[in-house]
Amino acid sequence: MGVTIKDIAKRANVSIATVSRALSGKNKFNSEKTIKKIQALAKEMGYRKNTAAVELVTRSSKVLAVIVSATKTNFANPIIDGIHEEAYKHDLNVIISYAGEKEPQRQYEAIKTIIERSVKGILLLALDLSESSYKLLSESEIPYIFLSISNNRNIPFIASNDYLIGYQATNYLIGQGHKNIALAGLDTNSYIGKQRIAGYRKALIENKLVLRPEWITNGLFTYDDGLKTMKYFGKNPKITAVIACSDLVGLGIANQAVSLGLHVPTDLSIITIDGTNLCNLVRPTLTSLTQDFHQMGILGTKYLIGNDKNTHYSKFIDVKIEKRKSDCPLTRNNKLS
Amino acid sequence: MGVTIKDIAKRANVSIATVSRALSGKNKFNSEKTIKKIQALAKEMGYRKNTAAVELVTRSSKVLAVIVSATKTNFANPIIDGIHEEAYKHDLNVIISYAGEKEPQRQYEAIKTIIERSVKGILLLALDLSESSYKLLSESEIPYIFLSISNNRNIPFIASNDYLIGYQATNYLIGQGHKNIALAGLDTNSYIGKQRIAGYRKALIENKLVLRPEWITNGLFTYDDGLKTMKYFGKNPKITAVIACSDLVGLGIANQAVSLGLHVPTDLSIITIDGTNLCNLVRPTLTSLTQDFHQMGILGTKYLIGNDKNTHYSKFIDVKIEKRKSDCPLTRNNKLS
DNA sequence: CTGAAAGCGCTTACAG
DNA sequence: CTGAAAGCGCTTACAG
Repeated sequence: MGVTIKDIAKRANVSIATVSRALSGKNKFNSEKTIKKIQALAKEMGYRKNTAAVELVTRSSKVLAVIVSATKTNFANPIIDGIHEEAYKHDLNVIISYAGEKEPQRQYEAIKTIIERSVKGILLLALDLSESSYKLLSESEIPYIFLSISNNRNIPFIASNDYLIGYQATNYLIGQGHKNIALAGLDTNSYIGKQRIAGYRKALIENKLVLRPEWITNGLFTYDDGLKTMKYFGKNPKITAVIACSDLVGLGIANQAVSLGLHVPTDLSIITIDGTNLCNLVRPTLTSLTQDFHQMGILGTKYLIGNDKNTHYSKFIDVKIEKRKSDCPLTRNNKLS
Repeated sequence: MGVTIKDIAKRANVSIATVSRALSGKNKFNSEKTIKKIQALAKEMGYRKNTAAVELVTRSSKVLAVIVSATKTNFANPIIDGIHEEAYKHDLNVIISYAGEKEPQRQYEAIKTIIERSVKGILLLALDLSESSYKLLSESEIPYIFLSISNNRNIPFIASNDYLIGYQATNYLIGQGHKNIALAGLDTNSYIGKQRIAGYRKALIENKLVLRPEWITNGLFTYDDGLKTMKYFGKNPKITAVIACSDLVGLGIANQAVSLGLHVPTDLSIITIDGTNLCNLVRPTLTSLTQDFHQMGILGTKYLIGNDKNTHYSKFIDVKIEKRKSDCPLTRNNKLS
């Protein structure tokens, strides 16, 4: 086996307590000379701390757990980047587990495994937890927070306000003169979906426009949902603008629209929700209602670090509209207006 | 604190040894009745295993560590997916640490932290290790493997053969009739870069074409490198085809080419190296020399699981050309031919 | 089939 | 400033 503090203690002619102190920086009790000697010895002997032992005795660890829905979201990355960035500042490690959003069993296992370690906190990304998984989580006494998905159940989260997202995106297009506005690719049964629809409806009503259920297309925020949506709308869509509920949905719509012979934006304006880097990479670039995913990661991590376990903290993060090239004001040129 | 096996033992009127056995499935020694009783009790009392204690006593753990270069590669995801997929099958957890490729200090720390846990193995993604970091790693006695970057130093890896990549991509374009072929956006000082250049050169020479150093553009495989490359080639490029050393480079080149008024592929053919999903999403879709990143993750994980610590195993994974819409045979239409 | 006991490597009051 | 000792929660020969 490896070198232990016992080995070092023997060589240094001190007790293991002294070695432990010297090596973990609790130096107010040790003489500088001893410390130097021990540290040199540790290095020379190739000592490596046994984290398991430390965790066992201190009953805490320096790791943060992230549970991601296996459903590929292309915004998980900026969130995880934010988490890593903040975790690194505080000398914390990050464990990442995948849990299928639609696999309650795997979800449960993922949480269970995490809980069996004394992690400092748990970040749940884009995850819609089953009742039993949530119970397990909340009974663990480990602080946790949901990222990117809000709720109305007094469960801590950091997310965008999806009601506002629906509302602002719709208003933006209305402001461009559009009246026939679709809402595409969202999971209409999810909390997010319902909130966005509510905001969409509100904006329509305020502007005396009618919500047409057939202009809301159900989906799971995927590229294929975008393609399907546009195939369904067809080459002579009554709609002149669409709110895509993810960048991928927006891209699918744009690509399919072009395939159908439509021009984006003059025939069809698109605004996508999310605003990941993909929007800048494709042509035309996609106007987006941008969420600050990186910030979600940072704030979520900060919350867990400073968490006192009893404060149920939830926060909406501001979104902003980034104008790019996939939308334009409604003109005579639009197919139907 | 939480419930321990001691608490369960007391309630069940058995020894902690029995509880330990019953709970960890070493049941060949226990009576079924006792086992059932203990398991029921554990559940009822909300028992959760203390992983730190288990790791300490068994001197092993169920975690696999992944160290990723912080430099954003868009192929890290399929690799990590592959790792998770395989790890899940074997009931293993995955820790992910970021380490800057150009930050030796952070790299070193990342490895050190990982080594202080008794992880089952270490996967290094797209990482070019400094000498001291590598020393630390190799002295740890923990099995490790490099993914996506090969070497000629007897260090285990799973990667594509970059020499062949350069060779095949060049030959493919030559087969399309191109003679003025650029190689763009690669780190010419890296092992990967050198290998690709060597393959490129070889293909050119075999076809009696001259390698022009000014047609190789240096970079770090980024989108901006693609933009820059194309700005440098200008609107009347002598070259008629380019090998982009990543999908992002290829996309940058394509977008910039279009901005310059060139048509892709008739004015400029592009083949990109990597073949991530991005190639399917953009217009025109990008013909690619596709690497099987997912497979790298799976094979790397398998290797670590079955590893006997002494076998230095390295493997090249097959690549394939996926024809899409960003290239075409050289014709009179090409600006210069 | 089950229990007593040793021990994994470390930290931390406590005593000096 | 330093050491002896207890203990973190578990596993596993060993003995019965």
